[in-house]
Amino acid sequence: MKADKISELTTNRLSIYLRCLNELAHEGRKTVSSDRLAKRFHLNSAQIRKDLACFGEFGVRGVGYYIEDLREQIIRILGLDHHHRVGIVGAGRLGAALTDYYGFRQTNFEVAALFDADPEKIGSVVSDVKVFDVKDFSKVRKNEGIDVAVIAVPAEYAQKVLEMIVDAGVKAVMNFAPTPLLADDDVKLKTIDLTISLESLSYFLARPGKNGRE
Amino acid sequence: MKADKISELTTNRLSIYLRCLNELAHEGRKTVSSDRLAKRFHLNSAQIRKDLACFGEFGVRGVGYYIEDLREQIIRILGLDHHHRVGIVGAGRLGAALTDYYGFRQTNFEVAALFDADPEKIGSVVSDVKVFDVKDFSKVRKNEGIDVAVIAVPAEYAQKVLEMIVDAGVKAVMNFAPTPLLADDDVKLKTIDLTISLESLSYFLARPGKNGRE
DNA sequence: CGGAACTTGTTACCTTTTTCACATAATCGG
DNA sequence: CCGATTATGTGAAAAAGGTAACAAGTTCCG
Ligand SMILES: NC(=O)c1ccc[n+]([C@@H]2O[C@H](COP(=O)([O-])OP(=O)(O)OC[C@H]3O[C@@H](n4cnc5c(N)ncnc54)[C@H](O)[C@@H]3O)[C@@H](O)[C@H]2O)c1
Ligand SMILES: NC(=O)c1ccc[n+]([C@@H]2O[C@H](COP(=O)([O-])OP(=O)(O)OC[C@H]3O[C@@H](n4cnc5c(N)ncnc54)[C@H](O)[C@@H]3O)[C@@H](O)[C@H]2O)c1
Repeated sequence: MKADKISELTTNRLSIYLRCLNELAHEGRKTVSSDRLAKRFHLNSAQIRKDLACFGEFGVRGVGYYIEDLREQIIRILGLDHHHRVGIVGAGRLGAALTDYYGFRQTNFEVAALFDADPEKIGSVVSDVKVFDVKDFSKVRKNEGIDVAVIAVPAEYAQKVLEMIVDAGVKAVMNFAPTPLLADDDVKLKTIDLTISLESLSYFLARPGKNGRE
Repeated sequence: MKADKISELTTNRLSIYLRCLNELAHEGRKTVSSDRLAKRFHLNSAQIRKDLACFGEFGVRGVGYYIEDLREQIIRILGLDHHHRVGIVGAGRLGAALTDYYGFRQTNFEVAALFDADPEKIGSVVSDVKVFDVKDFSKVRKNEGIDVAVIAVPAEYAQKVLEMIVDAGVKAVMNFAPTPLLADDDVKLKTIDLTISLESLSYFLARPGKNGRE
């Protein structure tokens, strides 16, 4: 059916399907039906089929999906076959943890540079990655071919840092500062706001019983 | 109107409203209308009113909301007036970053203990917090009054760790391992899955133009 | 005191997302 | 080769979520 407007909920689920398929492939299975996939991983089979249908017809009626083939298709759809270079702004505790995060490499992302404003940190090396002066962001970005930025600075500086990043031409940004940021529509900005998650947990603790599955 | 089934989307937004109100209170304002709040922070005024209406009538027609009063109401609704003690399982890089995360204290959460399986880490101290043997989780939990757990171990151990945590009686868990976990309905489990966010960014980078605001 | 100016709480409407149901197509055993 | 079986892709129904519109209540000011 090849839909042209793809919801982020759909791409999030593709990411999940990919993980499930990796597990099945690892077990040596060759094919899987949407129903088996759903039962095994607690998903909905209709939703799996519908999500996939947005991008083409990958299954075979009466058989299901060829696991290896579908894995490759999803990897291609999610762009995981392209390499990306990441610049992390804020070489603090979170920046350091992220620099060494295996999930980046797994997803074909590579941390190319860290940036900080603190003179004591500039010039140091964290997990083999050099810390640059944030003032040189634009220059370093060009030299290093950085196409993804991560914001890991205190919330009050986050908006300014974002504007600098966008001015330097980066179009994809992941923000960990607990504050909503504003960017142009042609910039993909993803905020991971731990405060919201924490306060949501707190709500549940105050009102047990009224759960609501994620 | 006092709805009884509250969506997580609503509690997430309450958290955002609280931040906005904090900012306004800081500026010395006394009242605010849903319309002003919406314009200033890029929200929708009808949604603000509807979210609040789930919990009672907090506004005054013709006036708006008394900022200090509404702040206290939201703090109460989200349970942020209760203190919580957090146990972090996995004293690695992420665990260390989280131990020192200011956002916990701000939200009335306190990191009481770290847990690890690595003998070299057990007994050490990270940001004034002691690292215990994960085998002693249940005992330490009782001594320290831990009521919230954080999972920061590699994905392959996450489900086992969750089961141990739940067996020890903890009812609220935040999981950072990039894998969906299964728990009983009476346990609130919140997974922050960075891999999904990353792969969603990757999708955008592969298909610029088809953005989709968060 | 009375009408203009506001602003809430709520209902009705619209959009998005999920689930259901089934026609359609491939496989397999005999 | 055919009927039984399996499982996809999709349109229709249901559920959830978001937006708009407005009646009802409050304040302000002459
Ligand atoms: N620590 C965590 O576990 C954690 C978790 C989730 C979110 N966060 C958020 O991530 C951000 C960073 O947290 P952290 O704990 O690493 O803090 P941190 O204080 O350890 O590190 C912040 C770093 O940013 C640098 N910095 C400040 N202003 C800067 C600027 N304008 N340009 C470049 N660098 C600048 C500082 O010099 C410092 O090195 C905060 O917004 C925090 O709320 C932290
Ligand atoms: N590093 C990051 O920035 C980051 C970001 C998001 C998510 N994560 C996820 O968080 C988890 C931890 O990441 P990390 O980078 O801190 O890894 P890490 O290797 O630095 O730390 C993992 C720690 O868990 C301990 N551990 C292993 N098995 C255990 C068990 N059964 N019980 C108790 N402790 C155990 C290890 O000894 C180690 O100290 C991983 O699942 C990772 O995918 C990490």
